[in-house]
Amino acid sequence: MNHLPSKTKLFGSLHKPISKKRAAEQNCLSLLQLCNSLPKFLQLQSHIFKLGLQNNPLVLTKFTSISSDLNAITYASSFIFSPYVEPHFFDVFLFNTIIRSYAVTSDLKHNALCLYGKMLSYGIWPNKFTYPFVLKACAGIGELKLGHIVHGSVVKLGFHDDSHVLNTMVHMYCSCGGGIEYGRKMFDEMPKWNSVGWSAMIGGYVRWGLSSEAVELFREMQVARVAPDEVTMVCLLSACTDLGALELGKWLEAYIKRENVPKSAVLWNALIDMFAKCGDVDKALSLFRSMSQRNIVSWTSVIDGMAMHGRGAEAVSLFEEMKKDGVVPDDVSFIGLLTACSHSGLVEQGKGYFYSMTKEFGISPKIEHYGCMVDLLCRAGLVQEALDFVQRMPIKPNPVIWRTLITACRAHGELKLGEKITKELIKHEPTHDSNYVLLSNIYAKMFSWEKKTMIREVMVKKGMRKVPGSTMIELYNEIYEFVAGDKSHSEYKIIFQMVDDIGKEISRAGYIASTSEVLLDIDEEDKEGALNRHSEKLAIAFALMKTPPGTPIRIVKNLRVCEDCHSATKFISKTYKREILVRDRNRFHRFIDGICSCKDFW
DNA sequence: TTAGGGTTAG
Repeated sequence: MNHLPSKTKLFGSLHKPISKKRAAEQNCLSLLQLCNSLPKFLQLQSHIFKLGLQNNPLVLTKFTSISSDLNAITYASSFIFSPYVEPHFFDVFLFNTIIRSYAVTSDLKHNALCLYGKMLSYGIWPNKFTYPFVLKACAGIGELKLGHIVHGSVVKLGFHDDSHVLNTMVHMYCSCGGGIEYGRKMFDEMPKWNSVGWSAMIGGYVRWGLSSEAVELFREMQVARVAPDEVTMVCLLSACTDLGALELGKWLEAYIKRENVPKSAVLWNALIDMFAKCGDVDKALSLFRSMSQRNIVSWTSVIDGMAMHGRGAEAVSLFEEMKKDGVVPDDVSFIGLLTACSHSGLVEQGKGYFYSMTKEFGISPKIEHYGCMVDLLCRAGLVQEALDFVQRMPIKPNPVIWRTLITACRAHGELKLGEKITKELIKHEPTHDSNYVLLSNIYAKMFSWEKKTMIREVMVKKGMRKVPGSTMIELYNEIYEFVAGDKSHSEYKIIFQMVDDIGKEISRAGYIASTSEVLLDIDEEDKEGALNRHSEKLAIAFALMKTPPGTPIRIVKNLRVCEDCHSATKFISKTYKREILVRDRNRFHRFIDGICSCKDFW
């Protein structure tokens, strides 16, 4: 029978002089504590050998755990699995540590799973600490099959009643394509210990654009009387951002204040982004100004907000201020900055910044940055220069870039060129519906109705459909969604009547329908009818019906706003004396008294 | 000595 050592013995051991080996180990551990890059690791490696500690599990574990340097992690694990280290020194803690390093490092998630496999092959059993890391790695990879396999192991080893494991499992399923249903099933069946599981599920909905479901689940969370925390708030703010639900966002802000939810940088950033993308960019700016610890995400969010609102000059000056503040721009912040230049027609400045990326900051432009440049040139009408730029690009242009060019060709009358590029694109990407829509729109502009019909037939034959345009509007704490020609609303007849009345009213003020945007080859009057059922017109009509005169109207469109709706909204803002704020897929349009903030440049 | 959910772009 084992006996615990007596108190005297314990005290005795405390007073024993520390052994030489132990002292060397302690020394090595404290040196490792200061180690945060590969060169330092390499220095220490020889030290480890000199002291004969290359097989010491404590030292090995520390060796892998303290650096976030990608090279160091790779190096450390290759050292551990080299012939210098005897495998019988490996233990579960060591594996957990390496798996953790890989699981939290983007691009190395697969290595985490390889290590998990290796661990099993060494006959070392995972413990309850292993699975959150492994599941995190699965979430990062996003393959549902893999998730199911790991889920099986969790059950087999009996860790399926552990709160950390189950919460991460919900997160894992919600991160895998096609896994959200499994995530919800798991969430419904497990005990709800605290806000973590709720946040994982709410966050999962937001990740897949199911923001209404996220808000709905939050209401259930309130009924279940589980207090949301900072992370829940961040997820919900993200949902508001997606839905353009400013009122709900304001409610969350008030809740955060009232309940003293700790305001971390992440939460502040989510608030800034929400206000900017829900239309109140000035509020976003004032929040940003009152922040004490701004990071690159805060700056990027506010710069991007300015860009979306067409306030390019302010975005540029914020970028300069950021640099002065000592915050080094990253590739994401350059996307915001270049978008700002593009949407405000700052061509020369945009070019300068693009070249400064490599020269000043050593950032190699990615395909998105090249995309911004093509957009910048195209919006300014410099179609030929854009084409030259694309042909000289050091990386292969992607279809997004070609589509930007095609849209520009159509907008600036280069129809033949547009047709040529689109045909080429369709050869390479024959299943992408928007290529056919672009070609069809070019034919509409050319009045080539026969060719247009042909394209439509090809689309029908291939089973393609144009992504339906939809518009959301938040009124009196409810979110309404309209799609083109929507008859699902209980008051659709009155709404349609209202749209027709508006059409007559604005026609008297000089509005002429721009019918070339209509996809279908139908006669002029019907084309006007089809345009009149566009989702944004339905939403605006609904808002005019439901809100008192003078109330500003805010709507969110899922696609780029069409030329005709843009023109009609200008007339509506003047005729009905309403400020109308439209967020489309790319930016904001603020219509006041017949003028849009985008200066017809979008 | 080891654990869970979160912010910018695309």
